[in-house]
Amino acid sequence: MMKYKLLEDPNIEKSYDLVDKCIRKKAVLNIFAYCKVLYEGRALSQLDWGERFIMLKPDGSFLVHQERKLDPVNWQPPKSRSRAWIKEDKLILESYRRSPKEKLEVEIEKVHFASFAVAEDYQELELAGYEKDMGDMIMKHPSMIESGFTPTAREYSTEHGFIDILGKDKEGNLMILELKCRKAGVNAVKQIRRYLQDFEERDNDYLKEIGSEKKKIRGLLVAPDIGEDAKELLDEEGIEFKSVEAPKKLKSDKKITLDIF
Amino acid sequence: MMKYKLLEDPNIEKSYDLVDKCIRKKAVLNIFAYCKVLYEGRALSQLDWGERFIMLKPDGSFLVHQERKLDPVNWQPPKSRSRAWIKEDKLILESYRRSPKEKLEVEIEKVHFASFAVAEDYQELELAGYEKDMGDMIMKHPSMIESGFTPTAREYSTEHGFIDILGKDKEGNLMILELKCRKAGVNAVKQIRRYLQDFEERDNDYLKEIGSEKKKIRGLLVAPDIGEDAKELLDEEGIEFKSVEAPKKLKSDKKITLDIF
DNA sequence: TTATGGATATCGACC
DNA sequence: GGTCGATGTCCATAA
Repeated sequence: MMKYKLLEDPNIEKSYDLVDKCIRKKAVLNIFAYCKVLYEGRALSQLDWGERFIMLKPDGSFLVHQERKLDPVNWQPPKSRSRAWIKEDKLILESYRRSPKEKLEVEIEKVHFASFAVAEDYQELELAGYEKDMGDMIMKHPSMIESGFTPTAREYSTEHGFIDILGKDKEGNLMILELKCRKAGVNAVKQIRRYLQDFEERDNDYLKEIGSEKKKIRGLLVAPDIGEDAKELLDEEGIEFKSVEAPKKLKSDKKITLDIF
Repeated sequence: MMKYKLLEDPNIEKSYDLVDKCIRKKAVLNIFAYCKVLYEGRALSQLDWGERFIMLKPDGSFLVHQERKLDPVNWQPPKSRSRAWIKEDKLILESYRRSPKEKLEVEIEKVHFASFAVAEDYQELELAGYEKDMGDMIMKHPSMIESGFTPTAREYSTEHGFIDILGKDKEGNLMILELKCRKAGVNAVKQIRRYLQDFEERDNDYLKEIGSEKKKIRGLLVAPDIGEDAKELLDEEGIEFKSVEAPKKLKSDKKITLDIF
């Protein structure tokens, strides 16, 4: 089976043939073209004539990139349905999505180059260093928080959201931990403050559940760093802070030798 | 000046020359290659050998796309600094960011095809149908909320955030409006509940300011639709709901003829 | 299918 | 440079 095919300066008909083949053969289409883009769905948008990079993936993902920005200027998510046709000597690409109802239409006047490609790729990204990893690490090694700390619940539901980790210190005081995998802002502190209110005002069920005598309730923000404003509010509210980095370790043993900054 | 250049099945040195030229000339680089990707920064990731699509933009944006998904599997945002070199017969692409400190490294063993392109594009996206448009519309035509409604402030600051629109109904009762440009969830209702608490408990300054006699305070959620759970909570809390679509109209007079679904 | 919350979120506005 | 909020957020996960 053909892995790829390149077209340079193709006419509209040749371009259409390639696009059609990409859609039928589940290949990735890449086009550099002079085009105009319309979108209607959750919002409405228009991008007037100009040269852009278009990518259409076999899962239905559709991207239109301009020369700047990381994000595509227009797009459709996976599972969108693509069609193509020629209308008045222009190549039309359409991507349609059922729910929510959305449509993207690209009108192409000139294709500078286009490619058909089938990628052999059996790998998935391995990623480490986010909030879940941090929670895993703390549940596994609670003493890193402080000597005698014992987690009792994870993702504990309250009226104002989920508490990342609940636990007791060595004195038996209830501890409410809020985790942030990067620098914590003032919102993280407010979050803890709400949880504290929940427990202090009305939430005594859990205290009984864990046999707590309700000696004290400690709020603890766990993050690699904390912002200036957040620090102030934290001190005001008597909430504590513990500096912890999210663990940046991949599951596999493969060595990463990139840390020579 | 050259608009574009295409290479098919280039060797590593030819590939390097093209990449280098793209970086120097501020062109867009597109590559289809067999590669491996490492990332270290806010998190840590590794993507083992496979065929992917790489795009490098003149603003420093760096994207690595697999065959599936809308989002790139690895990336760097604009203003990242790119470099390239050959090492042990492999082409290395590196993208470095200062703050936060982040590095992306792509090791390329085989380039199937690559392109250099300079896009002529003087257009910006026109977009309509989001929250700001909705606010504009309501401030301009307050009666669409209800007969006699008078907005008195926009983006009114409270301890728990900004109230989208404050106003009075024809009886002089204070109204708190929360706008959502799409289906409102339970969080939108909770948001209003917090604002209501702010006013009922301690925020009398504004009431004096607008000369309100504090007859009643009405919370009103304005959105095109509302979720099941949100509806329940809303009824419980005595908050009201008004169905309003965000205005989908572009500023320019250009006609959009896409609405023939 | 819908609801919920995290993300290497990105991006723009404001300070 | 930060801080904050919106996004056509996307995305995985759970219900």
